[in-house]
Amino acid sequence: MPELPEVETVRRGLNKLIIGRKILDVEILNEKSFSFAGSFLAKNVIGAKITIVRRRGKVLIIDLDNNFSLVIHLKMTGQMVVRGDKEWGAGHPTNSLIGRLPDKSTRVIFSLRGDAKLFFNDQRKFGWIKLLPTNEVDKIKFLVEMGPEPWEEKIDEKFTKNVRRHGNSMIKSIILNQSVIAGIGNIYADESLWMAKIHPKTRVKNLPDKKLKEICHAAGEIMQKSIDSGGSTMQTYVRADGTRGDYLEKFANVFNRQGQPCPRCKTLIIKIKVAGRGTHICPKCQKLS
DNA sequence: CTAGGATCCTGTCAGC
DNA sequence: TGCTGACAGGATCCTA
Repeated sequence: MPELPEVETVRRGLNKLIIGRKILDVEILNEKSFSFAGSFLAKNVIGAKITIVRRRGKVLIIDLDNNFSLVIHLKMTGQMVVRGDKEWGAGHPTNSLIGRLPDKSTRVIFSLRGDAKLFFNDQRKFGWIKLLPTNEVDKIKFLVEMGPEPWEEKIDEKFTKNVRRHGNSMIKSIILNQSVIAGIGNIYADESLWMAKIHPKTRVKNLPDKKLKEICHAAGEIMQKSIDSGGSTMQTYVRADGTRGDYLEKFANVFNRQGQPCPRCKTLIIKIKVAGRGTHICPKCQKLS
C-alpha cells in the first residue's frame, strides 16, 4: 500500500485539484468500498463542497462544507485519481493511473463540478471510504489508537515508550504497528532497520533506547526525504508511455533489492520472512545478536 | 495481556 | 499452454 509519504503525496495532489469543488453525484460500484451508503449518503455528500484534504498516518480525510467528512484508507492497492479539465492521479502503481477510467478496479466515482471525476480505484478491495460527521472522525478506533506522527515534538520519547509495551515482539512487527508510530509500512520498515543496522527479528527487549532512537530518526528522515523528493510515486509512474513507476528502484537501499549489493558494504541483500511479511536485509550489516 | 497465523480480495509471476 | 502455489507497499480477527 501506499505508506505515509505516498498518502501525503496524494493529499497534496488532491488539495491542488479538488478544493472548492462541489460533488454532483456518487456512484458506488462495490458496496464494501463505501460504508454509510443509502439515502444517508446521497443526502450528505451530493451537493457538498470539498473544503480541505487532511491526513493522519496513512488515512486521508476529505472535509466537506456541510460538517461531514470522507475518511479514506487506501490499504494495499487503493488509488485516488482525478480526471477532468486537469489530469492527475496517485496511488499504487498500476496502469489504471494512466489508462481509461473507470476500469475494472474502479470502486467509487465522485462526479465533481467542472466536468471532473474523482475515482477510487482498488484492485484488492481492502481499502475503504467512510462517510462521517466531521466531529466524529477522530473517534474512529483506528485513529484514536494511532501513534504519533513521525515529526511530532519528542517523537523519540513517545516512540520508545510505545515500543517498550511489546518487549517480546520482533522489532519489525512493532514499527509496522500503527499504534506505536503512524505511517510506517513494509518498505519504510525495511529501509529504517537497514539504516539503523538492526535485524528485523531482533526482540524489542534486546534493543537499548539508543537503538530505538536511531530507528525512529531513520524512519522520520527517510519518509521526509521521500515526501520532499517530489511525491516519490507521482512523477515516475504517471507517464504518458503507460509504464510502471520506478521510484522504488531509485529510492530504496534494500527494499526489493535482493541479490543486489548492500550500498554500505557490498554484501548481497537477501529476502527473508518476518512477521508474515517479505523482508529485505543486508546479512552483514544487520546481524541477529 | 501478548504473539503469531489466518483472513479479507484480485492479479501476477515463477515453476512445472 | 494451462495449472498451481506463492506472493503483493495493510490491518483485523481469532486462537493459544
